[in-house]
Amino acid sequence: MSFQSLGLQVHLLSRQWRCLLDKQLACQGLTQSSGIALVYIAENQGFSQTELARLLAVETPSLVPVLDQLEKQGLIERRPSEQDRRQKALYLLPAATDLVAAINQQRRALQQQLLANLTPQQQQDFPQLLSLVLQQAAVLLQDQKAGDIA
Amino acid sequence: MSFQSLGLQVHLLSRQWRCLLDKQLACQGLTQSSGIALVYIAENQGFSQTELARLLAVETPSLVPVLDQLEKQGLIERRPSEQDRRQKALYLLPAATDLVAAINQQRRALQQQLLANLTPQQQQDFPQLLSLVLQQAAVLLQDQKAGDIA
DNA sequence: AAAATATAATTAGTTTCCTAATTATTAACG
DNA sequence: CGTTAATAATTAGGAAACTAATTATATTTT
Repeated sequence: MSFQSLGLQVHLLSRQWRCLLDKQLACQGLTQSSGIALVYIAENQGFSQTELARLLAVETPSLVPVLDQLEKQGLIERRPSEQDRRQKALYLLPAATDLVAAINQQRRALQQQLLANLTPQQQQDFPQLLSLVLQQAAVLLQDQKAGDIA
Repeated sequence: MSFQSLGLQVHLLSRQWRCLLDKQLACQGLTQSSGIALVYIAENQGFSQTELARLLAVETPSLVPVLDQLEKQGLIERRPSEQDRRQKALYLLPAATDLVAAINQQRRALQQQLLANLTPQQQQDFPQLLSLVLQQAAVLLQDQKAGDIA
């Protein structure tokens, strides 16, 4: 290999992570996307769809069918926003609270298992490094977009 | 946020990385998938489709149309394997060598830009930590698959 | 205030990946 | 040996993401 391919490694890890969590979500009548969306709605009640989309790094149209499904399952609610009638605020319904707790527990366990091989110091460093790189990626993306316009 | 969500961070970084590289690949008549496949064929000439799929963490059917396109563009070749007539070995064609070099240069530059904010020590640590976590993920996936059968 | 511009959610249509099933070949076993 | 099981590539059909365009509401400009 000509150089250490960080890009592929990140890609692989992302996919494997999702695969690991997916099986557990499927048992509970959720897909990958709807499970992740549900958890992040729970942690950010009242978010608009655009805000949730940005958090999950997907486009708003991608979110629409996912939210449709969650709504049909009686797990969430799209409530019209009072400040801005274009927006719909997302809220968890009571039926979902136990489910969210279970998923979060599974996520926590998975994260712990994945970091099991690292020293305590490394376990602390890794998310921090990830954040730094992530920030830089956001900057580069912004630059790229600005470059397109110019 | 109830706990530091490593999974989402990895997912976001993976997506951003791809976005950044994507624009540059598109200029050269390649999609994300075909560009990445091309680079990895170049680095692993003679691999079978199954081997390449495993390397890229995609399923073999996903690879078929990607390879079809690369073959049609005259960039790669599917050569029947001599040891095993089921297999097809993947080889780069001369037309692709300059293109691969250009993509690799872009990948290298991108990686450098992304790690620009890190100290030299961190730049060394990050890929190493990533590898460790990746290994653990592979183990867990293996366990999970084994658990399904039992 | 009216017109122009921007934003939120949606719809429509495309791309890319997936799983399941098929075909051809190889390996394993009775 | 011949039958059964496993593997490599493919085909077919479905899930999930994207971009571009639409509709309704807000904001800005003149």
